[in-house]
Amino acid sequence: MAAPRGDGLKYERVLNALRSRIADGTYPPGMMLPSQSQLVAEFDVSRPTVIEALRLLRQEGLIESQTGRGSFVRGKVPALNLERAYPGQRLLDLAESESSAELLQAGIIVAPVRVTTLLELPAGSKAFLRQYVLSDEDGPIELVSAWFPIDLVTGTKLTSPEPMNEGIRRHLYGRKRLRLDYAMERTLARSATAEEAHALKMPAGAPVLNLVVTGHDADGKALQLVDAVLPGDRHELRDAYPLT
Amino acid sequence: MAAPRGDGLKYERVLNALRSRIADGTYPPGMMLPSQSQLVAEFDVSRPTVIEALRLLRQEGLIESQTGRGSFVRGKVPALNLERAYPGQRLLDLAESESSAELLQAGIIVAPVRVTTLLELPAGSKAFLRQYVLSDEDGPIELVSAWFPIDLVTGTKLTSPEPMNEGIRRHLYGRKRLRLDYAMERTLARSATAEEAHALKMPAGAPVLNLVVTGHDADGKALQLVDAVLPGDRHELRDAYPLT
DNA sequence: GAATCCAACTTGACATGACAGGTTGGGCGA
DNA sequence: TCGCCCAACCTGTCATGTCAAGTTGGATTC
Repeated sequence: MAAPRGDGLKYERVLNALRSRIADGTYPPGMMLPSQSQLVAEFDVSRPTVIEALRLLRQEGLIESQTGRGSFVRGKVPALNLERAYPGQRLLDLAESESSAELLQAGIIVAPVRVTTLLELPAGSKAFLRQYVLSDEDGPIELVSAWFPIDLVTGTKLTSPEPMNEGIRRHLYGRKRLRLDYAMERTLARSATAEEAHALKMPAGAPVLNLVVTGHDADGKALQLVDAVLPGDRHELRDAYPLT
Repeated sequence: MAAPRGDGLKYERVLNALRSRIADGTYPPGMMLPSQSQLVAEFDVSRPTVIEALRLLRQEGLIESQTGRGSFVRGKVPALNLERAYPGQRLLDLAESESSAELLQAGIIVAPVRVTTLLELPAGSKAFLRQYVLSDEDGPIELVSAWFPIDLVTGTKLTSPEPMNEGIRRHLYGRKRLRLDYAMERTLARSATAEEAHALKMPAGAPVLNLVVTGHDADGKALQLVDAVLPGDRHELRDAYPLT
């Protein structure tokens, strides 16, 4: 009688029930969950369904299972890691709508070497740059430069100086059927250049956290590069994850 | 007749076969994999077994599946992401055996504020510090400071100045049944202190990448803190991952 | 020619049943 | 009392079968 109800999947019902019991302390850390057969009886589902729910809980890091013993509640990871914090993913998808972004420039200029290298363009060639500053109430916090090979952006809205209301990823796919397949992220520390210091209202030469993310299609060709500069004294990247 | 052969699990046989076909280009990016029923026929296994193999391939980011259409090979993520690159995990497990680590100090000293804060100790209290420098052929590349609350290390080998030949995690568990449950990782950029600059043979005030990782037990109590300082001009952290 | 419908695939979700192998605790014998 | 063995559980793996729902391409109809 597979799924009489339109959506509500059975393994999701079990998953949500167990997840909330873990969250509200009904099953405290270290406690053994009811065995698979007990869960089968309680939720009136089959064992594969229970196993699927447990697998997902394990994947989320909420429980761990030991053959022959049972499944046990793990400690609570401070929620940060719900969907995995890839800072670069946000950058690739960046829609200016978010927070208060100020567009600094949008146009075709000669790209620096590190950009042409990573985008696999001839040294000294031009590329399209869209650059903004994100701010919070205390001032600028992030300088983001999104670089694209020129042939990619002709005929798209990216060249217009107006803020875009849809993500770059979706826009590129809609216009040119270009689909990002994977991302490569680099994190490094360096001193701010004079321009960066000016844009971020910080002293020149101060340490900055620099994220460089490239987006590639399925063939490995680099389609875009996003460079984010964060003042070192105002930002730290955080991530929490279960240990195995 | 589940598993006639001792180890060789069936879904692993299918998984490895498909994975190597994807790796060697037999199934190039974008190509549809054989359907589940074709795989059932080819490998002489049941459909759940095939589904399990496909699920793992999907989890590795090698394929993606669309209901009603099939499973398709994705672009090749440059191998970096095999087991997910958490730089902090390596730090928590740090055994000095790796590469050429030089122990700078091992003893109980007054901990700086950032350490007592993150370890949830009273400000100004002492903690145990084990500090080393990692080098490659070009010189020092990483300054690692591992901090522990004092009551955790009494009676363990950590206090001895000799290099340890087993990971810290395993050692702590063997001696005190202390088990790390999750890690919290912070990445920031700052200027090197005078001591750091000296230890890493770099100019004082130069930008460094600073990883601060705390290891917590299931109750959320911080059991250790590892602080790694990487010269900004000699290091970048890399990570590659599939986009959804 | 164009829109529609449908048969044939495909993946996804479940149920049922079975066996292997690890874990544990209690009973039994030395 | 101590050590050993075994029955009872538990998870992991796998087979077989069923139904739902999305996709596609060809035949049918207008």
